[in-house]
Amino acid sequence: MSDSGTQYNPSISVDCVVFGFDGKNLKILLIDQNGDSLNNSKLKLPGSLVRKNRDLDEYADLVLKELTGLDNVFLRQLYTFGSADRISLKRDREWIEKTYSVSIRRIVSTAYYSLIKIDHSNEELMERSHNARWYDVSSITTLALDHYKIMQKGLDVLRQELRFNPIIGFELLPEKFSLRNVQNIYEAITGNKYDNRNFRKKLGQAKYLTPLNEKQKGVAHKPAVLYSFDKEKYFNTRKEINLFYI
Amino acid sequence: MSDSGTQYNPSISVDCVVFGFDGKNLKILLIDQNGDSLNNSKLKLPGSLVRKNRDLDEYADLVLKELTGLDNVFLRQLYTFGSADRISLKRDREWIEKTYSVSIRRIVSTAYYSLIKIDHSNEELMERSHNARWYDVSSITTLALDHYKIMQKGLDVLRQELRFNPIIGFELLPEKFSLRNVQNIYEAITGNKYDNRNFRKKLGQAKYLTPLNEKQKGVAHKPAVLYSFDKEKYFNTRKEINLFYI
DNA sequence: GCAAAAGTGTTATGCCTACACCCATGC
DNA sequence: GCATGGGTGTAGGCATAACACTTTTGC
Repeated sequence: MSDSGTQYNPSISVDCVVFGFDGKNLKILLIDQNGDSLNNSKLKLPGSLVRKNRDLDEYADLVLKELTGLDNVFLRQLYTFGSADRISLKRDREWIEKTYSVSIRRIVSTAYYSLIKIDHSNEELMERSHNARWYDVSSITTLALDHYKIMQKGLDVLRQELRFNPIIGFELLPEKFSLRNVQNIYEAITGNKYDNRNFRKKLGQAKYLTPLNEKQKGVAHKPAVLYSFDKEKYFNTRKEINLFYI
Repeated sequence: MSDSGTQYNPSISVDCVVFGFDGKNLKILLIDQNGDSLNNSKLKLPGSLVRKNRDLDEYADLVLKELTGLDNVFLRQLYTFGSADRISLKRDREWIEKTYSVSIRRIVSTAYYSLIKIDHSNEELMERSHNARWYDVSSITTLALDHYKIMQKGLDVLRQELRFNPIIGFELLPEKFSLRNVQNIYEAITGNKYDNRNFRKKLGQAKYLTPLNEKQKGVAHKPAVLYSFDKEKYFNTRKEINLFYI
């Protein structure tokens, strides 16, 4: 049959929506498409064509590892973008063919999202070798290819996940954080504002937050007590939630 | 470079987890792999290799349309299964190559889930031309390839979705249904039992359920009032839910 | 001392949970 | 008349939502 055979298979890529948090705002890690800041250069998600016989998950891991130098980061599959016309612009197609030295017919992309504790130790690596930088999610209005749509999907899923899996929030926080940081994360992800007293009351129920004998330093206001997140207690004390809505 | 070029692209398939409901139990639509019931024949999900330059979503639609004769069914992407070794058995590989007359290196499969109102009018079509039949989800313990894993993922997602999107439940119900049918769906999907009075109280808040001037007939007990689901009211009266758990 | 963010309690409301009996129908 | 599932109300406890002032620090 004429349309059979491997030669008609679409190309596959993985793209990663990498979220971070700076204590106030939700951030996303983006790459300058042309390695410069020319007028027509656009920002894109980190990603790669899949050209080896590997697990997609593993490939996404590789992309991240190469980009950030980090291992064992939180990484989950998001969605697969498989429209036939998702690479509709000639310049996008040409950019891909030039970058990967391949000729492509069509690309199906499996997107992943990752949560990273922003740590300035690896920022230099990212910026020097990948032109990758953190951007405020709220400042992004357009990206290369269909990456804006992918980012939006990442935000949606993040929001949904956070409802039942607070661990999502703590994956983004550093080892030591204040309760205000937690509230900021929830507000940044959900887009809601929460009453400060009620929010802290709710956090008070959580058995997995350990107050440290340590406070913020050098701030021009009452310093906040710092807490750490106890993963073990989290998994042991959390009870199944069976609520639903009509 | 030696591993570049389209000839190294993996094959892509779509597989559909098709759920139905018979008023009591959650059902899944499965196909007999060899069109017979030989000893070593296994059940599999309906699906197909993607061999045309089409949207994945559209392809999944096609698979369902061909299978059930139905258009416009509820269909959503579930997850993409991309392990390098997901088709590890020789007999599975041989079955695929024989069925599609292709030689494959590796298959990435994007799974979809679909919700169908079981209607006996199309059952004959399914059974005659596709060896497809409804099975109790709870009776399935093994499937061909990695399809059991895919089914489990479908169940997980169904369960999560149902929490905030009750429409999931009504997609599975026929035009007219009793409140008990609704409760049965919730119990079948979540695996919980609900107090009958409390459940009905909760349903009572829903503005999108319209009681009909019609009752069950021919049942050996007090006949239940039948209701219909008002999609328009559903989308107009439902309020955003901002709850989350710690 | 003043600016800036941390931290703290009470009350009203609504939702969830637990629980037991009568009703309408077919056979 | 009996078996079967449909249909109904109340009370206690718990989580949410609304709301304002004091505390601690750097400058």
